[in-house]
Amino acid sequence: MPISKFLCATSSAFIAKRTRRKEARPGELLDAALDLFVEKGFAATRVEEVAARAGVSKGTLFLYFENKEELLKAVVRETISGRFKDWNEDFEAFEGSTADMLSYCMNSWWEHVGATRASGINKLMMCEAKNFPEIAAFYQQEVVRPGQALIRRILQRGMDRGEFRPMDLDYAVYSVIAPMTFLILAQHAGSVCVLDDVRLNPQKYIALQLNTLLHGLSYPPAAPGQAPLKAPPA
Amino acid sequence: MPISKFLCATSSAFIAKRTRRKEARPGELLDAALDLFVEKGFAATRVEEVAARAGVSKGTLFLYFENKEELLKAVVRETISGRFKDWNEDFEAFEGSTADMLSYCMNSWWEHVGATRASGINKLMMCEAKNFPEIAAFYQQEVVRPGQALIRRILQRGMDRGEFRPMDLDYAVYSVIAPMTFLILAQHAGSVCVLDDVRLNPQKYIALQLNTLLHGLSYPPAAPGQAPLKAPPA
Amino acid sequence: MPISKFLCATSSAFIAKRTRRKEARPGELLDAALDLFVEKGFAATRVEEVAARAGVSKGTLFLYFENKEELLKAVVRETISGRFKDWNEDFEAFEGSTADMLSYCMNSWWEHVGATRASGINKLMMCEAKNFPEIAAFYQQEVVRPGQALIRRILQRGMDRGEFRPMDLDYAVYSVIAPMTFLILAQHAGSVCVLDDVRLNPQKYIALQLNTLLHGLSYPPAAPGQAPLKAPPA
Amino acid sequence: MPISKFLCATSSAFIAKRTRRKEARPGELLDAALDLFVEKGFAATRVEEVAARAGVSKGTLFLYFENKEELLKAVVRETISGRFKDWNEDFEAFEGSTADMLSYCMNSWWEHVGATRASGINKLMMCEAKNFPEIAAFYQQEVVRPGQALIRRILQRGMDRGEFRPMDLDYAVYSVIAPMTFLILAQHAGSVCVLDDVRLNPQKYIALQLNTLLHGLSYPPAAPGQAPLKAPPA
DNA sequence: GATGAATGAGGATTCATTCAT
DNA sequence: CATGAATGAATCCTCATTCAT
Repeated sequence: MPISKFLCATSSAFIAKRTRRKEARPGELLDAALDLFVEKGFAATRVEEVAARAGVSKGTLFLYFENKEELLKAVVRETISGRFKDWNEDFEAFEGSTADMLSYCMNSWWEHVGATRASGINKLMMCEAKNFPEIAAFYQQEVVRPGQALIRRILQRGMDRGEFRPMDLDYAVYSVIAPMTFLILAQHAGSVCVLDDVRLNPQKYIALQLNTLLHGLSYPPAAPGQAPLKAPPA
Repeated sequence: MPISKFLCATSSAFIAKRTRRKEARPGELLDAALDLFVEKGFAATRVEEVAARAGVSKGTLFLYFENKEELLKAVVRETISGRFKDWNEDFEAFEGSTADMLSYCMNSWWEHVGATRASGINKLMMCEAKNFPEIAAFYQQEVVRPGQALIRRILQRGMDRGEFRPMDLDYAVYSVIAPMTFLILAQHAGSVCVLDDVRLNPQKYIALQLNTLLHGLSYPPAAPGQAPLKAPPA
Repeated sequence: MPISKFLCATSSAFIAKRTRRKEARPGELLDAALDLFVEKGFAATRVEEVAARAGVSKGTLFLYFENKEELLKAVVRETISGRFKDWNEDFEAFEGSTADMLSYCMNSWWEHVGATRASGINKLMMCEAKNFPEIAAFYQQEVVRPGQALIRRILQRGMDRGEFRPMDLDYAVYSVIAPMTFLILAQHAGSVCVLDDVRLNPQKYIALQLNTLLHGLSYPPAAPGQAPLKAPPA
Repeated sequence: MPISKFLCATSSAFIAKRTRRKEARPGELLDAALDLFVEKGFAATRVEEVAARAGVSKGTLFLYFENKEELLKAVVRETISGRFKDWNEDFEAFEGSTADMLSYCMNSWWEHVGATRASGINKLMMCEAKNFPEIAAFYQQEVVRPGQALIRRILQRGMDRGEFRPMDLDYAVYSVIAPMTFLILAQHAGSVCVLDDVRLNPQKYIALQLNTLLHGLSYPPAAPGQAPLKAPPA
């Protein structure tokens, strides 16, 4: 499916006009569809809107996608595919503390997923999972499962190297996933997650969540015969 | 435990001012609507389905709600109203460690919100926020803001009493909110959040998240002149 | 399916207006659909036209028929069903010559089928057979097969009683069917079958076809030792 | 046999006045269109299908035919034109009995029309007559009228020569036309005309219909003072 | 109040037709 | 000439909403 290669073509690149159109169409339509599906939901998005945003007519959309649902599938498929393949390899070679590794992971995720339009897919899938179980299953296979696997490997490494306490990985993964998921929702659901009067800085958010994640909110218990680290109550 | 009475407050109890008899019907409609809106989204839910699930005819629904959007507003309004007003007071009197307080808060939330149909509202709002900004604003005012305020007070208490490290509350609240939000999504979006082959136990999830939240993943640094607590690498 | 009982209700009977509507709807729609499908063909008929001719709106049609194709099926089913059941019995008791029987059969057919709107079904089926094989199969089972069976019984009776020459019934049936089929087509396809300047009288047509069918175009051969019946060439 | 050359006349031979090269294409399109119009009806046939079957692109079709309706007109015009002009002359010279002449006529028709793709035109016209009255009128002028004229001349010859009984030609023509029309319909509407479990042999069909047509189903009446020809009832 | 038949605006989809290449 | 991408009017069908009973 040659569609993927056009996905990156942003609308900012204007070439000939007609020469380029045929080849760019599917990508432009997928871009438009992703935006609108994320913004308004699948059912509330009209195909004509998608077409209009991609700068084509209603009929053109159906030249490339059999129907609205196939368009959704294509959006998910194209936005997702092949994301984790190289990412895993990226972590094979990592040297340094596992805390750094986790930090690198979260920041890199933000850069390559969270801050891009791909982040919308996560929100979209959460909203539409019940309506499109097959797509949700595909998403689990392609994104959730490899994502969790990657995080488990990092946490396992931390335990293996004596950096992290022992933990139940089935649950611990969510300590990493939940804040990232929330960050995406904060972007896409806005005022339902964060207060309108406090702007959230993603980098700072990630740094602080990571810090809490690693060291906890509480002061560590005092070692025997030591004065506690914690400050005395005011 | 006075919290429960507000959390369980069904819509019939809330609008008790009017005739109780004819208000039984709207309650059933709101219940049905909440379930379906959460399951399928607002646009994909047909009012006829809502009516059918409530055991009445399509026409009857419009006797109580001007239109579909008003039904949504009513669902949100009735399901959340008055939740947090008194919850705050509940915590005024709390004695004991702030860690216990946080634990009590999260478990109580689970019992009275997370595990009930009310939990769907959160998911619903996240999905529909963009389409219904006024409702989202209302939700922020009624739920997000008091919820965050409550959590901030707890965290502040921890700092004040020397139990918690200093922290930026604007960001720290999300360390508590994110895992709870994720738990709700895991319930309602299923396979998009959690693996189909690993069943999540909510109580265990909360306990483990809380533990990590309080103490972090890492071993605490060794006090000077002390052997580190952490286990030696295998 | 109670539809059939309304089928006979012609639009000439106007009662209450709203009281009667609900019950009469399907019948009126089937009437309108039959007319239009016969006149314009299935594909060229718009459901809105059907609805309009039945005096209702587009949406109402879909209250009674799942979609356009189901409407067609219903038209065929309702117009056809149970036509041959009693007809067969009608012929059990017949006394008199088989020629008379055939005459009675053809004239009765004209009266009860050919001259009624039911005749359109035949034309409709011929045009749409290829597009709707299942309906065509149903039609064959319900109309063609019992119709042929009836005619075969008559012809067989003629042979059994020594009135008719021996014949191959598999082919002889068409000597009866073809002229009747043609009469229907002449009605519905007009100028493609008959000349615009010659009006065809159905009764006369049937009488003359029957006469030729029974006695042939030719003069019978002269009995030995007899002068031939045929007239000498002019 | 000079008849055949007119009946086989493909469209390329007919419009030989223009350049033969570029007219090869329209011929293929007309062939494809005829097949599809007959099979599915005019409205249900997509021009793209026609083009595809002719091995050209959709656009090419519109190079040769202004629109879909003009294509239909051309199909009818090209397939039938000039058929009967010379057929009539062919029969001028015929010597032999009129029964033989009729037999020759029907068999020749089968060979050159009924058994060819041209036969579909009849079915097509019957289905679409109401939607395209001008084309139907053209068809009447070009096919129905000369066809009937030919048959009338044959029947008239039979009467003139004392072979056939006196008859009303306005009706008698249909004794010849109806079985032929039915044969075409049996080909094109299949199960709506003939039973699926009885295969019809066209030659046999024509022979038997002709026999019945000439001599009738009944035994001829006994000449006075003669034993009747008919067999005694069993 | 309650019903459910009826409505018709709205949205998905098709397909004849155009036109730049 | 030929193509096939693009168009948008036309059509099927849905569903929120109305309203007579």
